[in-house]
Amino acid sequence: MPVRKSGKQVTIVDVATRAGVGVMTVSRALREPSKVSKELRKVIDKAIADLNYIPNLNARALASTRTDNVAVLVPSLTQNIFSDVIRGVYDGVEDSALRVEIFNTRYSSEVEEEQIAAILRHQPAGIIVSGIEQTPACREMLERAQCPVIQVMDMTDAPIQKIIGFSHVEAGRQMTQHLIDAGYRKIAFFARWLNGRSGGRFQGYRAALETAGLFDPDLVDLTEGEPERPHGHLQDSQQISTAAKGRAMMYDLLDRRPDADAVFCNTDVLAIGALFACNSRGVSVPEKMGIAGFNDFDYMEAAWPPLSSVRIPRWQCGYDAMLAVRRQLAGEDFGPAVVDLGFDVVRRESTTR
Amino acid sequence: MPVRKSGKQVTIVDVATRAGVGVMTVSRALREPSKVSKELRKVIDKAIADLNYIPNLNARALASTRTDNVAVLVPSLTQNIFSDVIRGVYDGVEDSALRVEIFNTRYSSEVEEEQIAAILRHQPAGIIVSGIEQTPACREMLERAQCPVIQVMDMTDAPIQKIIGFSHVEAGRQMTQHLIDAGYRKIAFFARWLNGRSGGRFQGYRAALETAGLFDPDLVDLTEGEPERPHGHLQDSQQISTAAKGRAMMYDLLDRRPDADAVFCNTDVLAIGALFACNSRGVSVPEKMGIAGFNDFDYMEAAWPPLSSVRIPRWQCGYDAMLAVRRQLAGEDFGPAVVDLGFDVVRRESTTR
DNA sequence: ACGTCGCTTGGTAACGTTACCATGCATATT
DNA sequence: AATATGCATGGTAACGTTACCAAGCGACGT
Repeated sequence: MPVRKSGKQVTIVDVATRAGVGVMTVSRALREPSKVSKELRKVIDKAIADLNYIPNLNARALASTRTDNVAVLVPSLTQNIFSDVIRGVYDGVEDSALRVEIFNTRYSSEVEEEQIAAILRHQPAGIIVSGIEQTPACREMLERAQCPVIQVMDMTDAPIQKIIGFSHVEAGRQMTQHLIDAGYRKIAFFARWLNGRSGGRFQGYRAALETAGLFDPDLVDLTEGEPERPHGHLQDSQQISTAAKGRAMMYDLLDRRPDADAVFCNTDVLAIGALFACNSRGVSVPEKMGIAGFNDFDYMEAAWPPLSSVRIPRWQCGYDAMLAVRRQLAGEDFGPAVVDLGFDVVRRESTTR
Repeated sequence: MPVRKSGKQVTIVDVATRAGVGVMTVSRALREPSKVSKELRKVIDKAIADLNYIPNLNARALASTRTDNVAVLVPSLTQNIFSDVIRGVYDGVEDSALRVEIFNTRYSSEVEEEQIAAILRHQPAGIIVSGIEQTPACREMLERAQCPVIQVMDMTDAPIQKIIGFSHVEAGRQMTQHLIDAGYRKIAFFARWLNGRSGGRFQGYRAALETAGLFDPDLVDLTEGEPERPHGHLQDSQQISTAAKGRAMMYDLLDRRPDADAVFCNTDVLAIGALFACNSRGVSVPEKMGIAGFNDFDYMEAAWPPLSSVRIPRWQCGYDAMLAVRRQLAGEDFGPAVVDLGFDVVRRESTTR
């Protein structure tokens, strides 16, 4: 089993020697084949194949003072929200020479700071970062960055360079308004914990209810403010929203406040858990209990009854962010600094009575 | 908005000049602070802060002919299976200087090939790759790689260097045997499509039923052999298993084969969809229809009734793989080439009658 | 016949860091 | 007293590539 450094690497010089050409010609044949004559290209390709030459991208990056890596920072990979953003990013990078690098900050500012520092040391072609909650140090690093920086999945007037997203406050407000319009009056709120984005949804929920004179803090279940982070191990799927948690929250609500008639869950998976709790207790949805989620994953429509949710432009955020990176790298205008993609309140049976 | 190359970069030479020391001392202060005297360290740190120096990792990688990047290739990010593997990898990398790079092959061999080639050009510290289905070209590249290569989440006698996983065939067999033991006789199989791993589960299912003399090909619903890949866009969450698909498959089964009494779903999310279908048709689970899934995500236990599934060591695969990489890099023995972590058949109400 | 243009090709100096070896100096060993 | 040892420090040559400029050469216009 080879471990390291088994002799010299095959370099571009070896290829050039074997092909009987200069190194620059090989270099060009690799990157701009159109600038090399057909015959030489053939000879060079053969030499490359014979020697099993692998270009060293570290050397290339050093010599050309840039790389083809676009870094994408997301707070979680176990929540499909950001998986879809990433999918958009990958779809957006196709037919370009760029490469995508995913970084998982795990909802930790310290980790995010370290990662951004490490990314910058690699001279990335672009950076796509989730949300607007960067620490001052992160923000400073990103402002100083010599490459396109796109924020996604949130909204602000003052992006670092450009933001593509939507307003969580407004999304929370509109879904809550839908519940009010549907005739619900004692509307609870379930969340595992609040960060900038989920906190925005809560703000919107609260604002809508206060306007209607219906806000009741006792109906808000945030479990604990911030998730515990047991020694060493950071945020993981056991600590964030789970169906089991949603079920437990609904059991608790049914016990504590039998008068509650609806719940706005901060996440779809909590809503699914709440639905199962109602199923097992024989509480009819939507008659006795309205249930709404957030994200509109595919299982919301498939559930019985189908669950209302807020559809957000996850894929589009990733896709548009990557296109913006590409446009700026190409020297084209990359459009307005603030792009609000909006969202859809999807009304289904679970909130229709 | 800065675009590129705004003047010279701050280099280690600038720092050395400013601190009044040699470049090597700065280099050492950065990587092995213990080998530099306290006083100089202080002066150097100040110079670094003053100049806002950012070490160029591309240059470092070139000079030292290695990097600290461990590449992790997974076929999907929208399926939590691999998210958990990745979480294990991240937990395993803590307290080391290594960095994790995630690559999404999207179930495409061509993409995987390109990515492996690109990864090797960067001289990674290690590679963790999902499954054993690499193309011959991939396999050759990985065998030639000058770094630890760990395969995870499957099983074979002939790993590239080392494999950490479990047997999908055996898992499929045991869950099917559990259904037989529970008294079910007409056991259907739902899958969206079959790859090496899901195909293994199907093999196990078939073997168990054939042994019991119960196999009925008409009860197997594989939708279509391979998912379509519409122009340009690769595999995405809309094409793989979804709850809506599981629901549709169950509706179809109930219509076509009213005598079917159980289903083994290749994925938990299909099982959830099947459950919703039964809910909406008033088919009682587990009495009229047993339902089992695969993966044992948290919502299986939270469902009503709780759904049986196969718990697989997702996190452990990632964690152990990263530890194996670290051990080999440290020059320690990295244990047996084949590590079978096993799995658990989790029996819940949905298959208990 | 002579310059000029466009195209292909190649020599060489960066790029910013680390590996390797050398030096100087204080302390320990004989 | 002479020599060996250990530690902190620094000079310089790689590392493998690309940027920059120069040169060769046929074709074309005057």
